Amino acid sequence: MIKITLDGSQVEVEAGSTGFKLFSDKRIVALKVNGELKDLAHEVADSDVVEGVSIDSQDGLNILRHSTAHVLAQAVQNINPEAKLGIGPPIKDGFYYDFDVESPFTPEDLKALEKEMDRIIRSGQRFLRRVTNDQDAAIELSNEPYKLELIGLKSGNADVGEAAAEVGAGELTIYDNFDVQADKVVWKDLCRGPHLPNTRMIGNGFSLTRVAAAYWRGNENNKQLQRIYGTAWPTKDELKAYQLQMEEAAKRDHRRLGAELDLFSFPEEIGSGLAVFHPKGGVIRRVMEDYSRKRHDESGYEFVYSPHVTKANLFETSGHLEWYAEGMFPPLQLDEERDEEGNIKRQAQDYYLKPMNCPFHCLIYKSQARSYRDLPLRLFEFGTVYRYEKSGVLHGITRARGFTQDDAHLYVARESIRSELTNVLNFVLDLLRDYGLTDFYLELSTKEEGNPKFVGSDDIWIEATSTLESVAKESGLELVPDPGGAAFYGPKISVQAKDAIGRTWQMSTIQLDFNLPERFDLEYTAPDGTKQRPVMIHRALFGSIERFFGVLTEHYAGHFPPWLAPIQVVGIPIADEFSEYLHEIASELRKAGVRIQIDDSDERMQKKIRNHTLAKVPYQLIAGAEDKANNAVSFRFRDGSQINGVPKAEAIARILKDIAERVQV
RNA sequence: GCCGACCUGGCGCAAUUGGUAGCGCAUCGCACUUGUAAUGCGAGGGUUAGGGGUUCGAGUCCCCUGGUCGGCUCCA
Repeated sequence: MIKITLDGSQVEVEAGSTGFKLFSDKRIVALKVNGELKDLAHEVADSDVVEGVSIDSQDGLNILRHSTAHVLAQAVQNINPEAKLGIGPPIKDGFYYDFDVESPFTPEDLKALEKEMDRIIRSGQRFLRRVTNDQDAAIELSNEPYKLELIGLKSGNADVGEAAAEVGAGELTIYDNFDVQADKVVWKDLCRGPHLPNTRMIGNGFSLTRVAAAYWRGNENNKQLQRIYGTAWPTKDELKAYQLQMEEAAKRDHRRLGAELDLFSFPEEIGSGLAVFHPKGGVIRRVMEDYSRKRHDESGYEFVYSPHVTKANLFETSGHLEWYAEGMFPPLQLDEERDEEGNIKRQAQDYYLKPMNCPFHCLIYKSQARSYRDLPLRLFEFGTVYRYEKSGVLHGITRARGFTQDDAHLYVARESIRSELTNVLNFVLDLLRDYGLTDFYLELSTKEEGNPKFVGSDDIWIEATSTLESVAKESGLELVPDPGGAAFYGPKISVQAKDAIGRTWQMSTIQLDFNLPERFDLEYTAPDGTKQRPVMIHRALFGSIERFFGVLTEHYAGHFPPWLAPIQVVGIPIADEFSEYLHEIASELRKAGVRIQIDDSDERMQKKIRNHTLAKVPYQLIAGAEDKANNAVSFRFRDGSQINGVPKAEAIARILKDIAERVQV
């Protein structure tokens, strides 16, 4: 007998006991032994600390999904024995597996594969772990060039990234799929494990979702393999719930809502990634901007403007042409003159569309001699920038080629970095809350040690990083480290916000910059008369207005709160004769700045209610004989609820209050 | 940029093996004047993203260009 700790209590078990013996609960699919995941078939040893891993825990789900990926790979090779295996890890909500195949998979292939997977699952194959070594594995897997490469990498101690699922730390192992009825191993894969004990446990809660190409080992220069994505859940019901959730997310897609609610479009004539805002989208955007301006004004920012094009020289100074030329629109060549022989009389000038606003702000800083009394100097601009994003990355309004940043650059003395950062972070969080986002965490991106590309002295990096860190901690929010994620010119904090359905979006960034002040030779005169170099803080709250617009659209699913809604109130008369009564109320509301329309069309009242509900107008004011007689109106809300017979003055007061307080209704 | 799929009136869709473009909503007109999610009737609107090719004949097949979508890579 040996003593182990089993789910927290001391027990004595027979030597050589496996998970099968320790747990009778069918939902336990693996073990955690001394913190390491093991198969149920693992034999525990004396003094081990053992926990059961349930299929519905995060570890359990990963095991389920990874095992499903194996079944997929087996199905692919059953149908096409020529397919070579890439990697097949679990991911959020599912898994994928990469294959090198002659021709890409089609949706019909997926159906056939699901069928074959189902057959494999029902056949109840056992996953059996087998320890091997580099030499034996290389012989066994001689037909699998990608697996061989991974074995090579592992023995070379290289970082294998997502391939850790196949060849993670520890001994090299192969999992055999053993078909009990056929009494033989029918498939095998290089894999770290652990796995479900039996394919049957996958059940019918899985689905193949899409095919895509993916570069081998995530490198653009490598061959593209064909990737199949799938999702897997412990039960069919959970799979269905997931699929429903995906549909809900699709309904909130800002590209779809942008068209449905007539907010913006991307006319093909203009070009990829370049949007026009329609009147309704324009209202939302203007209100967003106006409110942001007001808050910036109150917080000590000064408003500046800069042109959309500039001579190349400026971006040479800033270094952008050196580092990011590929991401910029190609230059406009101007002013070249030639004589009759075609000789250049006057050299052309290159002008670029600006991809960033900071160099302009630096020039504003430099426009006069600065004193410590001028600092912190906070320059704010809604600056429209143009970036030549690769065609494949464009995504509605959240990733476009032309967009407007709510950009500010703060020029601060080194000794006031802390207080300025504290201000900025509080300002950012406050403002985001006003727009209705409330659930945040922070990410701290720091320097990668030993990488020579980072500019600035070590001591300023250390000081700035620790300042950022302590400011972030003071906020009380969760702080996630992002080592090596800093830009070459300075560390940053980014604010991640969760939306209404739990997705996280990177929102604001607060970025320290030791580089541009140097390049632009920015100075100020300190109290002691010496010339000092300011530090620059780049910060954008929305990132870009368009992107934030898109995020809010998805967050609210198009149900913008009254203060942002393009049409805040619509009046619906029961019959034509009550139209005038509603117009009186409308003119009062309009005077108070409310965006109200009376629907005088000759549609049926029911139809109008339907139309304006679909248009997601926050308040419908309905009036008929009864209401008019009582000098009242009836409210109807987007969710179908209603309050009848509300006195006119009360109705007006309520609408104004909701708007002023920026509440959701 | 790469791989794949896709592009039919403003929007959502249909059109058998290639055989001469249809429906709903929206729009416009007329009638109806209504108490909480679609009133009825009528009309107009498409050289099928653009260009080229194959064919007696192309929305359907092939090529090029543009755009969209899903991924990969990227996001100063």
